[in-house]
Amino acid sequence: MQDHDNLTENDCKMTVRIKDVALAAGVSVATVSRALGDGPVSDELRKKVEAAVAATGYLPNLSARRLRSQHSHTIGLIVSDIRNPFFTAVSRAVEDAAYAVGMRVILCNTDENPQKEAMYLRLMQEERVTGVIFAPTRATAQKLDPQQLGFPVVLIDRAAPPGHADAVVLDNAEAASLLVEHLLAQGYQRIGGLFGNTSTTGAERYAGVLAAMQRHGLQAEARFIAPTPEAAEQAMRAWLAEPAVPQALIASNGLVLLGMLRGARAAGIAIPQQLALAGFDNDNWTELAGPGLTVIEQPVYDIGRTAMKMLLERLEDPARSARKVVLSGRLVVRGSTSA
Amino acid sequence: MQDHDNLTENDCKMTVRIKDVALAAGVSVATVSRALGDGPVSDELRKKVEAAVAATGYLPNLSARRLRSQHSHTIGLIVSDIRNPFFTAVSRAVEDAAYAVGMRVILCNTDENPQKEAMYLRLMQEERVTGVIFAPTRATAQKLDPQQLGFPVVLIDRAAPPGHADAVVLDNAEAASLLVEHLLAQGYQRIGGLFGNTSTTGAERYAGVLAAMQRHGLQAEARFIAPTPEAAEQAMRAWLAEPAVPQALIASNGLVLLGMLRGARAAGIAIPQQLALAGFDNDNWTELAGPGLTVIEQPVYDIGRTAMKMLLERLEDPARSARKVVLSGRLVVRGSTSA
DNA sequence: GATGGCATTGAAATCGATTACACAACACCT
DNA sequence: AGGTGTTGTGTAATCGATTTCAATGCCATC
Repeated sequence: MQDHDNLTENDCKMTVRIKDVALAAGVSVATVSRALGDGPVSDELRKKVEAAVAATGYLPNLSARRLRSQHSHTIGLIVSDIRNPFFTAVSRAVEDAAYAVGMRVILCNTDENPQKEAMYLRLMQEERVTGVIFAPTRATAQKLDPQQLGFPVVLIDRAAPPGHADAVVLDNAEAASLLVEHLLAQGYQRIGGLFGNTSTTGAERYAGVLAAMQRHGLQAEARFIAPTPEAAEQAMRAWLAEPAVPQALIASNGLVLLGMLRGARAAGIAIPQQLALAGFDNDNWTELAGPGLTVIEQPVYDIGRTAMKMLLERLEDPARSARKVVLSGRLVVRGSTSA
Repeated sequence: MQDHDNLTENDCKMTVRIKDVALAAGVSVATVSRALGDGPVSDELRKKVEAAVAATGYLPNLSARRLRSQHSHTIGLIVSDIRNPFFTAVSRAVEDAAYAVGMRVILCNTDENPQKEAMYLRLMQEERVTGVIFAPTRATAQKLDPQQLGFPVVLIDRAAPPGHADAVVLDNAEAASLLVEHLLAQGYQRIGGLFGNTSTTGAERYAGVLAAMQRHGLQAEARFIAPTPEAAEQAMRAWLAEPAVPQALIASNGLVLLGMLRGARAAGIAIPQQLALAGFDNDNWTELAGPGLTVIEQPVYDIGRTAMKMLLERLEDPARSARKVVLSGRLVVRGSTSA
């Protein structure tokens, strides 16, 4: 209840409120609010307000602004693990695009854990976020209902059942086909791979491999694992210890590829002499490891930027039907697949 | 939830406010608030409130909560670029620790740009964040005054003038010394390196190299560049085209090391036969590139976790004097430095 | 000179929560 | 029996902004 007449110095200790700016400028709080926003204010008063803001060192309280205006100017980015270089790159693109339109980004790591996914989705609701960009596990993608959540969702990397939500994905079948055709052209016939078992992505890439092989009357041997370097390395070691190993192996993403290469090294297998190796994600290291690894390069930055663009478009027109943007991967041929 | 009647009735379109919960439970809003928090509420009413929360599908509005309680439960993490694997790993640790104590993280990329740093620091003030973990450029570290900002700051990777702010850093001189001693033990005498020119880290690592060399009566040749793979590759190519190239080169961080390796490859230089190469940051790929790269491994996850811990301690005791936690790097010897 | 826009402005309501304060009910002391 | 806490509860104030609504002054028009 006590008045604070100490306008002596700027930020002694009290935080400056809009009321203080109004007092200093000799106008009403409404006018200050309008001058700071885009309301109709005369040039004269606008100048006064700007001077008062500078003099008092006023910084708006975003919580108050959000509460009253009902605009959080915040989006959520929910991925499995930011340390996956794919998501790292995507996140950078999303944040660039978000900050460019005055939005903040809340980043969440789910570790492919449906419980964490549910928890973070609820958090997003409590934050009253403007929208969410989300790479869900298969389990969550299935039961996801954007209508129920209260904010638009754009899926990345992994898609939901058609028509349910906007999505930006790679043409996984096409990309897998590119890889397989390349391997076949190099003379490899017996082809297999390790695929992630938590997302739809692993399944789609396997399906692409299978389809391409079948077009040539061949079969593919696939194994499904947790999409981590550790699981991939272990599976690779086990596989390489068996009698009949394929001539060429495919990794369903960058982390799996990393683990597979480690496993091959540990087993003393020479690449490509004893085994050809290829995979997804043109991470920095794939160019430099061994003879260079043949990979499918995803337009990572583009995926993030496009996801953000779709989110903004969805906000403009909430009613339009769900869209799926399918981007193409690029085959980068390196030494790991030269017979 | 198989109760269709309730579903259609309840969360049709209106957002549920605490007032609605109070109405549904037949208690006052204060009691609802206390039941959700840790206030004194009888078991009977607490049960009623919980039932009403479940029935109405109430989700608290965090903006309102933050405004009133004056606790944002949010911390800022300001780094140069999340795509730098060092910061990626740190960010994951920070977020794990933050969410574990019920705090959210706002991530900002500054691209080593002092203007962006200033902009994001102001944003943090407007968000009324609880605290900030910050990897500043040298320019900003110099003029940083945590008192003025209004929230505690913990610096990572790079330190400010002593006593100004809490910090978690690597013992750069010790680590650089480890590298140099190792190279000398391998018989290399003419040693040089590429160091980042924006942070104090590059300078400290150079100083460490210089000091170690001087202890053996030797000199070191250093060049300072923008800490990006592109700049490093270009500088490397230029250097390798000159007549007298050192026998061993050191990179001041993982990105620079990546660029240097690319430059060496482009110039057709064999490692370690024609040139030894070593650096900082035990990124995934360093183990797999060429003969394996000798590096200083930083305790990346530990750095992030410690930074968060220091921030929480500082919040408990704002008055205590600034602390600097110095962690040690570990030398990982690989093929790139075997003479 | 009265009337009707139009552009500004301020007072007050409002966003949705937490919390200070008052008060009732009840056990525990002298 | 009469203070004295202690607990649990409701009412109302409050956080700091935006936004509604009414009022003002000014100018052109009739």
